[in-house]
Amino acid sequence: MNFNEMVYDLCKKIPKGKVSTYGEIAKSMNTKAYRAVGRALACNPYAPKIPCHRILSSKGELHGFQGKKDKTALKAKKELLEKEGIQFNGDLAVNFKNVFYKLR
DNA sequence: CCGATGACGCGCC
DNA sequence: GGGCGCGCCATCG
Repeated sequence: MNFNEMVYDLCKKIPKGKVSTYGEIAKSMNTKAYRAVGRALACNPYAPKIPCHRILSSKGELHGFQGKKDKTALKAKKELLEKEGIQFNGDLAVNFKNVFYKLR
């Protein structure tokens, strides 16, 4: 079980309509490698298999998607989340607190 | 082995 | 509130 394997596993644990943060993922793994988490997701080889789009920043904002920060990708990510019942105000999740899934 | 980088986070200005 | 810098850990060159 490598680092990214754990990250992916945690992503899969996030129920539909909920989101989480890089920090929480790191905490769940009992580590502070926030960046390593993001890196793992950026390399996400399990594209649709892993709901990496449910991972937002600590403030509930969209950051990247498919390994890039293009607003196009972010838009797709946003659409995806909205389809799951998560509303967005720009790149910020409006009901972030409500949809936030606390791991661990 | 060392240096640089990254889908981050947080404190400070 | 926006912008800047430093710190975090893991991976890559």
